[in-house]
Amino acid sequence: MLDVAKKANVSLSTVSYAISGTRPISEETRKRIFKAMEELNYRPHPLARGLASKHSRILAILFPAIERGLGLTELEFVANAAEAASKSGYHLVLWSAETNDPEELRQLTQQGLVDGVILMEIHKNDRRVNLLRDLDFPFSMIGRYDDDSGEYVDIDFQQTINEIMTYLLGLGHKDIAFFNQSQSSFEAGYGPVVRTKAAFEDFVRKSGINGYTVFCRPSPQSGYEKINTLMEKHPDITAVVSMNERAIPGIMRAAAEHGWKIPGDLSLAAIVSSVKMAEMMVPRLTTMDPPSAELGRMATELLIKSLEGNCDESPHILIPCHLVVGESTGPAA
Amino acid sequence: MLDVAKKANVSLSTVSYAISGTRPISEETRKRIFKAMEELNYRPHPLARGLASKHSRILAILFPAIERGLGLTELEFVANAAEAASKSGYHLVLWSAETNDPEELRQLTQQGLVDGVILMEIHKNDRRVNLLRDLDFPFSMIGRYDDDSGEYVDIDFQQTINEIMTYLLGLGHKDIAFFNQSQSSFEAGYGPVVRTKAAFEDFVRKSGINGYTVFCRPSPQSGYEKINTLMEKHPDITAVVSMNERAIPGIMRAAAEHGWKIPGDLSLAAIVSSVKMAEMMVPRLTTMDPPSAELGRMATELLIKSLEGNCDESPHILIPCHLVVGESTGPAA
DNA sequence: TTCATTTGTCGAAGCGCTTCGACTTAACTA
DNA sequence: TAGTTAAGTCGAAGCGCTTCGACAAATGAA
Repeated sequence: MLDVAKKANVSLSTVSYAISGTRPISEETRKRIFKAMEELNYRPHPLARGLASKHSRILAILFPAIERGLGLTELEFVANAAEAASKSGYHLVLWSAETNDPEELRQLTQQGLVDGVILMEIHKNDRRVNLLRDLDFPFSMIGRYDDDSGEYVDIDFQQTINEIMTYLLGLGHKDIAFFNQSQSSFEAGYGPVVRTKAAFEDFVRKSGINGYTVFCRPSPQSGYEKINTLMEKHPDITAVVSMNERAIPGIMRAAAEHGWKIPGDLSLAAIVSSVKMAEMMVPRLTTMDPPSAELGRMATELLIKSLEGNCDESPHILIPCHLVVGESTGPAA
Repeated sequence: MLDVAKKANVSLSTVSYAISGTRPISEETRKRIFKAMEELNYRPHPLARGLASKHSRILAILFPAIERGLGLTELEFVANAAEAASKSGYHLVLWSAETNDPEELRQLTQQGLVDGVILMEIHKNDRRVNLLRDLDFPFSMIGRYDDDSGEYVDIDFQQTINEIMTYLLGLGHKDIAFFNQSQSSFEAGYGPVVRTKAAFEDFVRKSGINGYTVFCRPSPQSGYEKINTLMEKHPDITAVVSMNERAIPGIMRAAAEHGWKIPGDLSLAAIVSSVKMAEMMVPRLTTMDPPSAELGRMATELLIKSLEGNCDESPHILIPCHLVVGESTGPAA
C-alpha cells in the first residue's frame, strides 16, 4: 500500500480513503491511485484491514450437525450464500455446530473472526437465537423464530400447502393424507413441520374435504408402515402429500405391493422437495420445489445489509414454493 | 492479552509463547497464564494472530460453479472438510469459482486470506492446479491430476469396478453394460469417468464376459434413450452398472415399459452413488457407496499437515467404495 | 472584508497479536 | 576457575491496514 502511495504521490492514508471512500478524494487523485494499484497489482490485505477496522468482512453459516440428514436443500443454501457473500466482497465460513449446544457457538462468535452468522434449521425457542440475541451478535435466519422477530427469510408454507391442495382438489381429490416429518420434530417446534401441519388442517377445514395428518420418521420403512395402516383405516384416500422425502419410497413400495397404480389409484405429491430429487423417482414426482437458492442468497444479503446499516427495520421475507407437475399425480379415481 | 499478562505477572510475549509453545516456558508460569486466561475468558484474536504470523489458519474449499449438478457427495466433502478443519483449529471458507477460469482463483489466493485451498472435481490438465503450482500456493485435491503428482485423496475406482463386477459375476451375469457419465466429461478428462471406463474395460477383458460402455448425459431422458438403443442391439444384457445417478430413473422407466422386472430380468447397480440416494429408489438400489466423508476429511488433514510441515512427502491416498446390496440386483435370468 | 465551512490531504497512533534479539540465572564442560 | 550452553523471560519492533485530528486551500455567508 505504501508503494501505491509513493507511486501515486500521495500519502498512505489517502490511498486508504480512496479505496474505502470514507472521505472525499478528488477525482484526479483517485484516478492516479487506482492506476498505481493496477500497475503494482495491489490487493488490500483482508486480515490487516479487519484488524484495523474491526470488521473482517467474513460471515459464517451454521451447519446443523452432520449426522442429521443434510440434503440438497442445505447444499443450495450454503452454495448460494457463499456466492451472494462473495458478490458483496464478503467471505463465508462454514461452522458445523450442534443445534442444541450453544456453547460452541459462543466460543466461535467471541473469537471475533466473523462479523455475523447465518442460522438455519430454526427451532422453537432456539437456544442459538437466544444466545446471539444476548450477545447482541448480528445474525440472520433461514426460517423463523417463535415470535417472528429478527431478520429472516423463510418458505411460505401456507402458500405451499394451499397451492398443492388446490391443485389436487382440481383433480377431484377429496380424501387427502399429509405425510409430515416426525412427531419429535413437531414437538421440538421445528418450523416447517408446525406450519405445514397448521396450514394443511386449516385448508381441510375451510374446503370441507377429508384430511389426514401423519407424522412419519424419515425412512422408507416408516413411510411404508404408516401408509399401510393409514390406508387400512381410510381406504378412500386418493392422494398423498408428503413433506417427508425419505418416506416416499416406502409409500411407493406399499403402493406397488397392493397393486395401486400411481397416479391411477393414488396420486402422490411432494412438497419442499427439489425438482432434482423428484426426477430421481419413477414415476417422476409432482413437487412444490423450494426456493433454496433464493433463501440462501437472501439470508446473506439481509445480514450484510444489516451489518452495513442499510437496514430496513426488521425484514421478514417469505418466498413461495413452485409447483412442478410430474407424473405421479392425476385425476382422482 | 495484556490483561492476562498482568494478571499472571508476566510479560505480553510470555503469554504468547505459552499459547503457541514456540519457546520453552516453565510449567509453573504456564499454569498461571492459563489460569488467568480462563478467569478473564480470554480468546486470542484470529485476525491479529494472522496478521502478525502470516498464517491465518483459514482454508478454502473451491466449489465448482453452481449450475453444474452438485450432489450429496459434494455436500459431504464440504461438511466434513469443515469439521476436520475445525478440529485442527482451522476455519474453512467456501469459494465458488468456475473450474475453467483460474483468474478468480488467482485473485482470491493473492488476497492472502487463506493459507491453502482444497480442490475438487479435478480434470485433466486442470488449469487451477497449474495456477496453484505456478504460484507455489499450498493445496490438496479430492481427485487426481494427470501426472499423479501433488497431494490427493481419491476414490479407488479400480477397486470399485472390480468389486461390483465380481459381485455381478457371482450372480451369473455375463453381459453387462456400464453407464458412464457424458462423453464430454470423458473428453474433458474428468478423472472418475476416465478411470472407471478403463477399469471396466480392463475387467471385461480379463474376465472374458461381454461388456458395453455407454456414455450418457446426466438426465433420465438420456438414460431412457440409451438403454433402449442398447438393449435393442444387445438383448442379452442382464445387468447394468451406472455411475450416472440421474440416468437411473430413465433406465427404470424403460424397464417398466418393456415389462422387464428389476432385478428379475435386469439387475441394476449404481456406483459412486450414496446409500441415501440409493434408498430413494424403488426397488432400493444396490450401490458402491462412496467414502465422501473420509475424502473431505482427509483432503483437509493432508493440507493442514503439509502447511504445518509434518509432511510425509507426497501423500497419495485411495479410499475404496463400499458395496451395499439393495433389491435391484439378483441372479441373472 | 472577515469568519465559518467544506474539501482534500497528511502524519501518526493504534488494532492485537508474533517474533527477534537480549538478558538473567542455573547448569554443565574443559 | 572461566567459558559455554540451555532454560526462561522481557521489551520492542513490526504485520498492513483504518481512522483520528490537524491543516491548508478553496468556497460561501455576513
